[in-house]
Amino acid sequence: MKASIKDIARVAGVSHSTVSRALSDSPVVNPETRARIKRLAREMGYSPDAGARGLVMGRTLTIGVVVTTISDPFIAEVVQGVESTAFKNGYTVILASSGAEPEREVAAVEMLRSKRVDGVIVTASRVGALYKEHLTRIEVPVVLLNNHGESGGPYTFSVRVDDRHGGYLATRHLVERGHRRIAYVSVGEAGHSSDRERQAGYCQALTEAGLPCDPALVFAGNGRWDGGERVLPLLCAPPEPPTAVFCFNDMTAVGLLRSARAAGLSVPEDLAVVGFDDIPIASYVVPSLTTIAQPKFELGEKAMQMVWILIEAQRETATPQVHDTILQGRLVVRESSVGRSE
Amino acid sequence: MKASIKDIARVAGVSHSTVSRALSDSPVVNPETRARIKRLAREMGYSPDAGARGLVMGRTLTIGVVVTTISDPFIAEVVQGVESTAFKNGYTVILASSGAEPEREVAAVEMLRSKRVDGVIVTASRVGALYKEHLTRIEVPVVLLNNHGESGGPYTFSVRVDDRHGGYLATRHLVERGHRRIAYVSVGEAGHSSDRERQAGYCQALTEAGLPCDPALVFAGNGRWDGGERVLPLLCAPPEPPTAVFCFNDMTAVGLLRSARAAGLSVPEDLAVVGFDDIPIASYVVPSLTTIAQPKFELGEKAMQMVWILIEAQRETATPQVHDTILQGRLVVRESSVGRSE
DNA sequence: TTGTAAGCGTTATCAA
DNA sequence: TTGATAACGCTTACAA
Repeated sequence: MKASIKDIARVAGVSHSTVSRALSDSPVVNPETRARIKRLAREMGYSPDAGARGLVMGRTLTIGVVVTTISDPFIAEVVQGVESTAFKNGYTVILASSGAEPEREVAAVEMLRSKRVDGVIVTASRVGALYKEHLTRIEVPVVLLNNHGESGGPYTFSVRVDDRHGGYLATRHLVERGHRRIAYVSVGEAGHSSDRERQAGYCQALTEAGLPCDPALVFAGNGRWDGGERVLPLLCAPPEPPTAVFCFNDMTAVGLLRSARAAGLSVPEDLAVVGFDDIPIASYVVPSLTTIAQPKFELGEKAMQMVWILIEAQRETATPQVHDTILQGRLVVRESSVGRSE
Repeated sequence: MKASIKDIARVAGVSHSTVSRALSDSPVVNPETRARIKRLAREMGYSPDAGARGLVMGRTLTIGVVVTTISDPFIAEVVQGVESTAFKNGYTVILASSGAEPEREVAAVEMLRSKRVDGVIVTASRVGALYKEHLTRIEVPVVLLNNHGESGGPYTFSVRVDDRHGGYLATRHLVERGHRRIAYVSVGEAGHSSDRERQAGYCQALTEAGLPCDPALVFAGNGRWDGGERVLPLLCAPPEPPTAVFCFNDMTAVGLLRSARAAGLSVPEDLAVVGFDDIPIASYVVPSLTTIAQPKFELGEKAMQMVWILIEAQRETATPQVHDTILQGRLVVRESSVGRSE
């Protein structure tokens, strides 16, 4: 069976507290006995019980990560960044996916609370009101990722990408390519803050170029590829249709590319397209998609570093030296805005 | 601060064991006190300590999932299936990514052992020798996913897709489309069992059609897109080049498509292409990719159900009524083997 | 129907 | 340098 600290103590002929000290390299224990105990521990296949340790230590070295679904490639990469950084710091990641259902979100948070995680990272999703209440009740540091909700308690902060600047970069790129009529395909959901910000950046670039922010050039997608697909006919309807379009995200842009192809439009000659996110698909579609790359892994990395700092601060009941972090996206120019020949 | 069972007991004027019983719906406790205690628990924001419970119960209701990287979309979907099924059964998922580095693999398993997970699911990776030893030492049920390693201990089983049949389906499809010279692009790694099996299915379909299994038609890729890209010139070299090709996986096929396009070959007219996996990209490339779809979510689901059965069996020290499970892939016909016009 | 007491595997305090 | 002993929060005989 599983060897405990007491089993080792019995075999070694010492008390279990000596074993505990030896294994945690306490300086007071005799070097020889320490060595003997360590050898014994290895031989007996000893593995410390994290649960028992957590009970007495008041920390579990575990953090919870709440996602809508891990099968979203964007989220997956972020989680990879979290997990990898957590591992380096001796932390373990518990995964909780909510499926975007309020019920499951609450259950997930409750579960994490029971597991006594030392901190929580919440990716995406619009942290519902109900959900948020539970989130604060958990009484551990919370880091919101790409979420524009106001920071809640004293140990709640956020890490996100600069949506406004990203929108600006994407649009300025199109302006620089000579486009004058540039459309925006939104996520079509009121109060979606990333959407609002990206659109604001779009407007800023237009204004800066002396172009009007024409509401007639803003179309409603849904953030998924079918939304982009459906928007094309509307885009082409006006007597003087836009020559370029900036989409809320890559999936929307990919749908748009597909329907443009079906309609016999050539991209980028007839219509230049820029997306946002840089999901893996972006570089494989034809034409490959110009986009704003989010530093996904780094987002996860930063979020984990931040909870770590918050956890340490909380332990010492100190005011954490932390502030909301904003990372910059990067323009990745591909074929959909420039063409193969150029 | 965090309310414990004792805090509730104090307020309710009963002993902490009564509270414990009430909260776990023990039939012996007085209905009125039960109700009172439950209300109190809610008011005081009580959350049971999973660690403490695990300590006395000998089970943590937690399973560990070992992946190479969660940012692989294939793995992500599998993990989604695992997590979702786990959640339904009251289980929690601890994620451990190994990055395919032996060191980290071992550390990951050791960490899961410390957390006293009730079971482990290992996806992909060729379970190294060293790694495997640690895996058996963990003394809990292990389910190997898409891994052809022999089952280890009495509580180790596997869930996988039928690689051979998948290879057969893919190749038969090409035969039925009238192709006589059909190539295979392998993963180019000796002893890769999925590769071996898919190739065996390929041969079987050829033989069945009265065609030879010509080793000259087998080319070495590397399982990634650049491998597929590099293989094209070799493919075209012979005086009578193949008219169709079955690739070990989608990434290889996508690379092949890309270089075919660059070389001015039209797919499927000049060269029909079939992949394996059905990753998200497969339906977005141009032409879209015919492939063998692996039931990813279901693989995860089955794996979780299986560990669950094994855990129950182990608790009752019974011989588990379980056997290695093989799921069937499904041929998904798209443009790369049939063409848009047909 | 309830309370007392033991114990799960640790760490930590205090004496020796 | 080491050993008793208490404590963490919980479940579960055993007694009352």
